[in-house]
Formats: sequence, structure tokens, C-alpha cells
Amino acid sequence: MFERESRMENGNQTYTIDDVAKLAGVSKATVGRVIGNYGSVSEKSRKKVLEAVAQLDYVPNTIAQGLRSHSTKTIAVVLGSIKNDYCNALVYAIEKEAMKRDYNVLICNTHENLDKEIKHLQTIRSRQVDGVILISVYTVGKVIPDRYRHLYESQNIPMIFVDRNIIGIKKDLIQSNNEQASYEATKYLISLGHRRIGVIGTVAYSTVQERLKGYRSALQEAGIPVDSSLIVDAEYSENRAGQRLAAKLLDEHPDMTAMYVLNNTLCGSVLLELKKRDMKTPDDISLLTWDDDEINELFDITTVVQRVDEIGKRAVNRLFELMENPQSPIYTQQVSTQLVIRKSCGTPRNEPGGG
Amino acid sequence: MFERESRMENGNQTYTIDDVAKLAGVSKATVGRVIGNYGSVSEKSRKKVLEAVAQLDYVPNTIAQGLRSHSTKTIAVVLGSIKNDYCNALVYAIEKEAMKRDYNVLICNTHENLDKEIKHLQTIRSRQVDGVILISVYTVGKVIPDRYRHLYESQNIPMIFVDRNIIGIKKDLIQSNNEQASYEATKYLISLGHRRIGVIGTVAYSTVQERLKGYRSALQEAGIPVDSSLIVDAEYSENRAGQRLAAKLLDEHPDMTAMYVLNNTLCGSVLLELKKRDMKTPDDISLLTWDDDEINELFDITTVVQRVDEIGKRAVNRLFELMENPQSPIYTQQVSTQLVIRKSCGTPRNEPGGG
DNA sequence: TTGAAAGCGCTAACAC
DNA sequence: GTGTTAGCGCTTTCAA
Repeated sequence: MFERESRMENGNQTYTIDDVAKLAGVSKATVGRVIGNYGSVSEKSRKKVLEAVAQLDYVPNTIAQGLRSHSTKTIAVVLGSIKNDYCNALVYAIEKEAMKRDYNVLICNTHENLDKEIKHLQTIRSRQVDGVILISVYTVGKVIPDRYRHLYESQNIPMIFVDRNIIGIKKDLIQSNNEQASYEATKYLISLGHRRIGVIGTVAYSTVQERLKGYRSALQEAGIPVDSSLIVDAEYSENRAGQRLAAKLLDEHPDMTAMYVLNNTLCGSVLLELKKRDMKTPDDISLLTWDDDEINELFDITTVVQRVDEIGKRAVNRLFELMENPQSPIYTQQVSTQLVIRKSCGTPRNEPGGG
Repeated sequence: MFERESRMENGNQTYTIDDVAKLAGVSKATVGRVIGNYGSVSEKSRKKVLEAVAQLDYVPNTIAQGLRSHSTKTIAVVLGSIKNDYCNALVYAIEKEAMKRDYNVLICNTHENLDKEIKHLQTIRSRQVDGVILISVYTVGKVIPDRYRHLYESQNIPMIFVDRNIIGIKKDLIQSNNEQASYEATKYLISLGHRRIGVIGTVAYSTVQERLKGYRSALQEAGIPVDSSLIVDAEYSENRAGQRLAAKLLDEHPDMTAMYVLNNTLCGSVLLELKKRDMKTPDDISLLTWDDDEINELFDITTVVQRVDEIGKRAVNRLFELMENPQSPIYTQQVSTQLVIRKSCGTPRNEPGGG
């Protein structure tokens, strides 16, 4: 009794549902009904409870709620790195949408490292997170070891993939219409007269493969042979891979008239290489990239803009659907992109009028 | 009994400490000792427990641990927006450091909105987070209402400020040596011959005020009068404030020879305005900014570079110190910066040789 | 070195 | 409409 009173007087202490019940003169079940907004409570009781809550500045303990109700009001976002512009904008959108529903977001960077992804997924499980949004490290061709499969296939925690798919794991996937958008971007370059279009991207990811598919079909449709030496693969981890690969393409393919960059992370360093060689777009070379950025506007770079905000929003909404109905059938959502035409693409050099 | 067995067979179920205890043939207290690594356990028991843990792929339930032990292995980062480059890099560093200690990071964007900050701090409290890193919205001059003071002064949850201070709340603060660095950056501009230096920044934040202080003292030291109309204030929320304010300065102060930008968020849009006017650095105007970025390298902009990684690391380490010893005396850490000189600052135009 | 038992703060049955 | 009670899965006394 003494301790209870001393707690009441201590502004730094947090009160429990018992304190509220005692002050309101009702049982803690009734308090629970009021704050949880379920069951039925008389107006009189409700009022007393709300007054007590206000007086004590009572906030229910989410941890205890979670243990009992199996809902922690938390979603986890697992992705390569929040430093990546796409991921960054995605997390921002997710957090914003989650907040609307009073959910919090746990951020897990995998640094594009398999072990870290596994570790995060384990942690998430032990934290009883309500849902997971995953941009997996798993690249096309890599197989998840059996002993970790349960982390990806657990029916307990709803999980959806964003951007990248994992072949062999059936989950909801939300991504841009990569193939179609890439097809159209390539077609745009072709329409300007380009036939030798270099491509830089991290080939192993499903996303990039889809974009490559669109690139190839546009070329084929135009009767242009696909030269695989024009497609260069950037290892994710390499710092300034874009610079090295742009240099490689420029050195080995003097006939190349356009560069098509499939990851935004790479574009900045491609520009560094162009700067080094004092090459300007579109006069010396045409440049088209994915994902918008302030840089793109400053350099007038034509860009395939992804609606990351929309993707994040849909991811959260879909996750909530799955929380309510885990049996909801799996499907893939493709979000449209926009080709923002600026000034970095022109007609091929040395071919005034198509000579 | 039947249910217990069926759980054992279901790969998707998560096991509890009871399952492990049963399988290992010991009490759950002993299991707790092994996985928590405290007390003393015989080698024999330890081995049995570890085998059972491995066999069941048991992971302790963090929620239950948290409820009982009052440690949730979570720290919360509350800041304006993860989209901001500085915050972004900070969160990245924090998460990396936290992971080393098996702590997870809850991300809370305030969108520079007071109500959202309050709400997040309340949520954090109810979540029994172990520590908080805060870049507060509270600007100089604004007073925290009494009813919310406890959120900032609670002795229950260790909290430290990063970057921005809240006057009147005594907490650890980790920030760059803003005043000194700004003094030196300004001195550098003065040494090139500039006397009319325009400043763009979000004045209300303590960080920016410190930088302004350094700016002023450098001018005073050089005997240059401080013209407050050269200092323009960017509201945080305004989109492309940098562009509007750069335009204002350029229009109203034709004698201005250099611009000094105190927030990185503003620099991109300042460049847009320069581009619009077809002005080049350093020929038409000199430009110096805070916080490095790919853009700065591409545009050869001289920059005060903050060691965000170091700030994040220190923040986490200090937070852990405070968790262990909440009585540890409060202090401020200033992290050094580096003035990276590129090509955006030159001698004032129209003054060849100082005419 | 170990186990039994209490209880963290809450929700959900089940009575009344 | 309301209260009592039994746990959620774990840690932590306290005995043995």
C-alpha cells in the first residue's frame, strides 16, 4: 500500500493498469475495455476510467500487451541499407503509413550480407514482430539452405517482398513494372537513333534481370543484335562501381552512343567518370538512369522514376491485410513508373541527320 | 501433453523455454541460466541445454524477456526525417553500432513536427525502450510545456541529444564543433577576399545558431561589419527553400560575392537557382556548404564535412554507458569536422588582384 | 548447482 | 455491464 502510494506521487514512475483501476474505482478488466476499445462499458465507468488515465498520464505497456495478445504493434523492414536512396524513400513511406495505424518500425540493414539477413530474421521472430517487409539479399540462382527456409516461409509472421523476388519462395511481391518500363526506356533511346547502348547494373538481382529483359526485347523488336559485352555487372559492394564500369564501357566500346544505368546508386559515380573525361551529355554521350534524385535534376538526366512512396504505402497496406487474413491469396503488385525526359539523351554523336 | 507433442512436431511453431527444459531434462531456471549466461551451471547441464536449444532451434522470446527484465534490447532514434542526408547517415551508423550489441533500432520520424515528437516519445516510453537518441524539433526560444517535460526528463529511460540541444533540458549532447568549424570556414572565405558573404540556414535550430556565431566572430575579427540582411532564414518545412532564398539574396545583394549554406538540405536547391541564372562557381559566385554529398563532389563544392559516422558511434556508446550507470555525469561531446576545399570558392569577381 | 514459485503488466475467458 | 481469474514466456528470488 505504501509503495503504491509512493509510486502515485513519483512523476517519473510509470503507472500500471492497476493504478488506473484503483483510482477509477473499477476493475482492471474495465480499464482494459476502455483503453482497448472493445466489449461494452457504461458511460459512467468509461468516464471515470478516462479521467484516471488522464490524471495519471497512463500509457499501456506495449510489451505486456504484446506478450499477452501476440501483437507488438511493430513491423520490421529488412533491407540492404537505408543509405540507398530507394530504400531510404521506402522506409520513409513505410514509417509514415505505419504511424497512421500506431505501428512502429524496426529498421534492419543487411548490408547486402546473407548472414546479417538471417540474423535479422531470427531476431524479428523472437521479437514477435507483427509483419515483415523484406528486400532480400538473395539473388537469382542462390538457394536458401533448408535450415533457414522456415525464416522465409513461416506462417506465423506475415511477410512480403518489395522490389526483389526470391525465386522458390511464394510471397506477395510489390515492385515497379520493371520489364515494361525498361522496355520503354530502351525504346526511347532507340527512337533517338541509338543502336549501341551500354548497360550498367547489378545483374544478380531479380529486379535488374527484369529490367534487362525489357532492354533486350526492345532491341530485338528493333532488329538490333544484343551484344552482351555491352552489359556490365556491378557487384553491389564495390565502392564507385559505376565509375569503373563506365570507364570499361567507354574504353572497350568507342562505338557506344548511350549508357543506360539500372541502379541509381551507380549513376553518381558514372557521372564522376564522365566528368573526369570531360564528356558532356547529351553531346558526347547519352545517359539514362533509374530512380530520381536531386542530382538527376541538376544534371538534367532523363530518368525512370519509381513511385517509391506508393510502393511503401501498398506494402504496409498489404501487410495489414495479411495480418487480418493470413490465408489471403498471394499475388504480385506492379506499380507504374514514369519516364521523365530531361536533356541527357540526344541523337547519337557523329551522326548529324543519321549519317 | 498432446498439445505439447504436436507443437514439437510443427516446424512453424516457436518453442518456449519449457520445451527446452523438458527436452533437456532440467528446469527452466537452468535453461535460463545457460541462455542468459549467468549464475552457475554444471557442464553436464549446460551441454544438455545447448543440445536441446540447437535441436529445437529455440530463440528466447524477447518480448517476455523484456517484460520480466525491463530490458527490451531496443533503442529508439527520434529525428526529423530519415530522408535528410545527415539523419540518414546517422541512423545508419547507429544501427550498425547497435547491431554489434544485439540491439535493434526503432526509427521515429517527427517530420519536424512537435506533436509527432511528443507522440513518439510517449510510444517509446510505453515500449520500454532501453534508450533514446533524439534530434529534437524544439528550437531555440520554444519552451516545452510542463505536461510534456517528463518525456524529456524521465530518469527511467536514458536519452541523449544529437546535433541539436534543447535549452533548459540537461542531457548529454553529441554534435560537431559547429562554432569553431563555421568560424574557420568563414575565415577561409574572408582570406580569399570576400566581405559580403550571404548565409542561408534554418536559423531556429541551436546547431545553426552556433554556426552563425562562428560566422559572426570571423567577420568581426576581420573588421567586417555583420549585415543581418545577408543572413536569410529557411523554414524547415519549405520545399526548395534554398532556391527561393538564394534568389532573394542574389536579387537584393548584387554586391554579394559568396554564399555560405548552413544546411545540406538547402544546397541542392541553391544550385538549382544558380543553374537557372546560368551562374557558375567560383567565377560568378563562391559557394561553401555544410555536409558532404555526392553532389558536392560532382560540382566541386567546398564543404564542411561532418563525421556523422563518428557521431552515431559515440551516441550509441554513450547511451550504453548511461544504461549501465544512469548517474554518470552529463556532458557535451564535440566531434571535429573537416573543411574539404574543392573549387567552388575563389577570389571575388570584378576584383582581379583586389581592385 | 539446481528447482519451485512468484510475478512483470496485460488480455481474454468466464462467471455473475 | 462488470469483476475474477488464469495465463502469455520469461527472469529472479529463495530454498534446498
